[in-house]
Amino acid sequence: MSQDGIDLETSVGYLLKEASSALRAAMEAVLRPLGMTVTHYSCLELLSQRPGLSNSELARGAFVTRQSMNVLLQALERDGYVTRPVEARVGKVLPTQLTPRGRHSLEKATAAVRSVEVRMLSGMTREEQAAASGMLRSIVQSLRTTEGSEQQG
Amino acid sequence: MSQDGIDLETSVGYLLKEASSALRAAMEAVLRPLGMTVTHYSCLELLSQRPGLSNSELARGAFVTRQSMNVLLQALERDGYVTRPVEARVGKVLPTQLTPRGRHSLEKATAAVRSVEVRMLSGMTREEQAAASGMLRSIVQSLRTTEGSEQQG
DNA sequence: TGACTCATGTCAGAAGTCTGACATACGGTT
DNA sequence: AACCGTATGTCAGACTTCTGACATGAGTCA
Repeated sequence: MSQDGIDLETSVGYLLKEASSALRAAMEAVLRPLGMTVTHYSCLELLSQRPGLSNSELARGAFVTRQSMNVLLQALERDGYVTRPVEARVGKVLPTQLTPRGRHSLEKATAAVRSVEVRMLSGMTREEQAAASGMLRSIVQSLRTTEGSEQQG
Repeated sequence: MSQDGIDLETSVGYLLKEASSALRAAMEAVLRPLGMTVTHYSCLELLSQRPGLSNSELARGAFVTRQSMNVLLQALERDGYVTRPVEARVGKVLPTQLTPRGRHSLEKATAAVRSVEVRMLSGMTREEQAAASGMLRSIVQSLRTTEGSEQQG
């Protein structure tokens, strides 16, 4: 019991959560004046870079369930930010597109979010940023391996 | 429009969210069989390492609002995992303590979470882990600076 | 062709978290 | 002492996200 708990001050997991929480809070702060949430923005940004993504693909990209993304997409469609075909051309997949209004709304949000990212990286050199990316990728990779397979049986 | 959006594949912010999401999912997977959520566990772990924390302090430590933590604490108190004095000795602060039952429940959870953290760090050397900690701390520091002060006016 | 598996879109209900608001208590200032 | 800004605990309502469930369609295999 010398090391009974996970030392929160040193734990990479805790620091990861702290950093992610700080980033989310900062994004919320700059997106709120634009009437946009983080998931809302993530969805639009994904559609901007990869037009035609389906509901499920957007959900995976924004790290929410497809049910949650569905709720959001219906609201975005209702408000005219995105469009989806009424019927699927193949299977059940409904490719989503950004409307001009959605694109316009995204512009300001992207600028705001970029300012946050710039601030976040302000104290790091290019090399450190590259190292950070590699490290985060490594973490994702490690966690994906045998993900829950021991528990899910 | 050559760099109109934030390239999600390269963005440190996106990778940070992805890593944090993967960590959370992995933690949820191992905590679910124990009937425990991540916030639930965080609260207990915080109390184990720093007995007597108040509701607001626990909220900050678990990265939720004090209202959310209050809801959780009431449930934990009702179920006998923690105790709080009925009246504050000084101010309104109610120092929270882990009960034996809470401590016992935490033991299994800590082991489960530690296995996740071990898996997360499996591909990294000690030096890389230290570098990761430093980098995450740097990010938190940068984001805290002038946090929302431009927007909150 | 038929059965099976997998992925998708969607609905409904439950759970967690958030914002807004209020009363209370401390600390420093006047 | 009186005031003011800050922090805390708490209640209430709303929002977001989740889990559970169902039907549909593609792909595989016998």
